[in-house]
Order: sequence, then structure tokens, then C-alpha cells
Amino acid sequence: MPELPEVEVTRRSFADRIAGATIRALQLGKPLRWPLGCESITLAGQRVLGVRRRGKYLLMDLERGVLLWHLGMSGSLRLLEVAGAPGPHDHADLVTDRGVLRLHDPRRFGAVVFAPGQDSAVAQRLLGRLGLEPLEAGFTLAAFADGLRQRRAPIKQVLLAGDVVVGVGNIYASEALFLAGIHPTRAASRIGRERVERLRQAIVSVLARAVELGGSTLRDFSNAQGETGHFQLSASVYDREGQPCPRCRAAIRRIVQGQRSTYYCPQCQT
DNA sequence: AAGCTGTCCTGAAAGC
DNA sequence: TGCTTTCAGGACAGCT
Repeated sequence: MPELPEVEVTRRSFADRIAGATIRALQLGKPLRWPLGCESITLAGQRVLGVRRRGKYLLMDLERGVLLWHLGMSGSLRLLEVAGAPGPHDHADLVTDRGVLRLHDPRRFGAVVFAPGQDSAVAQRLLGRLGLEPLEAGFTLAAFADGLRQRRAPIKQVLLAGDVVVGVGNIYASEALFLAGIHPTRAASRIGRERVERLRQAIVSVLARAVELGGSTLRDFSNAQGETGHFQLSASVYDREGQPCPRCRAAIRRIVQGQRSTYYCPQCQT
């Protein structure tokens, strides 16, 4: 499933090539998670100024608005020079004079949404409460600690919620907590400052490494050239219930928090 | 305000 | 073998 690293790798794979392109049309297939929010004709003729990322959203800046893309859990984007007929899981084609950006998303949790501006109600609704960007300078100990201070919920669920720090999905949440030696059920507000700093560093290192490695975690992930990740990042605890902890050999445990699996080492994480 | 739960969708894997 | 059931996952809506 695309988490922040996969989204960033996708962005890098086509952003430079599509910047400056002129949109001809947006062709939609089966409905995605949210409606587009504008007529395709609104987009036609607009130039693509660039592509940014916020959390797991890709923000495509247009001359008059922003086109937001989300890959959900099974989405991928490819920029095709020559687009053949869409397959059964191809649900959006952004046709431009530099090629066709095609969204492939079997489970259709993804979305393409038009926002008339960065401050529009649509943009605010989707982006307004997103937390700190973990790979940017603003992700400081002070800011992170401040975000966790008021939260009594388990740290794992606070990480997933995305309103303190964005882009940490289910897999990386387990991995980062393992690296930091923090038990996933611990109340976020009850983690000491030194351990918050360790968690901050763990989040940065696990995400930055995954970006470097070209996105990792999903078998069917591919960037906009259609290249799959050359390797899988090996997880220390995720999906390893019963297997020995790489640090202390204790059996990895699996629990469910908020209907999501969490994996951790009962010895190393407290 | 913060924290729960339900929901969307479909492929893969497990169960019968 | 083939059918049915269960599960996974991001993130919003809506309720407490």
C-alpha cells in the first residue's frame, strides 16, 4: 500500500516531465473515493505548473486551482507517452500534450479531486488538519512533543491518525515504534522527551530510507515509469508474528488496535 | 476536543 | 475442485 515513501517516489518519477504540460481532458472510469468536484472542461487548456506532495496527497498545481491525487491503498500512477485502452482497473486518465497520466487502482480507495485554490473549502477539508511533514525541517522535537502532549490515545493510533505527523502508515508505524523501543499501546502523552526524540528519529530514518530505496512495501507498487521497487525493505516486526525479534530473539507479537494489526517485540518495547 | 466505530472496495488467502 | 468467508488497508463521516 502506498505510504509516504511510495507517494514521494511516484511524484519524483513524473513531476519534471509533466510540469509545463497542457491538459486536454480528464477521463474518468469507475467512481473513485470522492467525486472530482469540477467538469473535465474546467481542466482543459490549463497548464500544469508542478507537482508537490502533502502527506500522502499529490498536489498538482494548475493555473487556476489544484488537482489532488490520492493513491488510497492500491493505487499507482503512470505517465504514458502513448496510452492504450484503459484496463479494468484504470479509473482516471489525465490527457495532456506530454502524455497521459493514468491512475490504476484496483480497490478504488484512491481519488482525484479538483480544488479551485489552496485555500478553498475542498482543499481545507482534505488537507486542513494534516500534521507535520516528517521529512521536512519543521518536524522538530519541540513540535512533535507538542503534538503528542495532549493525546491520551495509544501512540500507534496517534501516529496513524495523521494529525500530529503525516505519512506514517500501518507498516511504518510498527517499524518506527520498534526502532524507538516504544510499546505501541503506550499513551502518546506518557512518552518521555528522550524517547519522543528517539521516535522522531526513527520515523525520519525509516521513511527517508524507504524513499531512497525507491519505495518499498507493496508487491504491486510501481512508479510512473512502471518500474517496481527493486527490492523490498525488510521489516523488523511487521507481519512477523511468532518470529524472533532481530534484536533479542523474543517472539514478535501481533495485537489489534483500531481494527489494524500492530506488531511489536514484547521485550524491546516498553 | 479527542477518541471511537463504521464504511468504502476488491484481490488474495484461508476455510469448508 | 470450487464455492464461501475473512481479511487487509487510508482516511473520512459521524457519533459519543
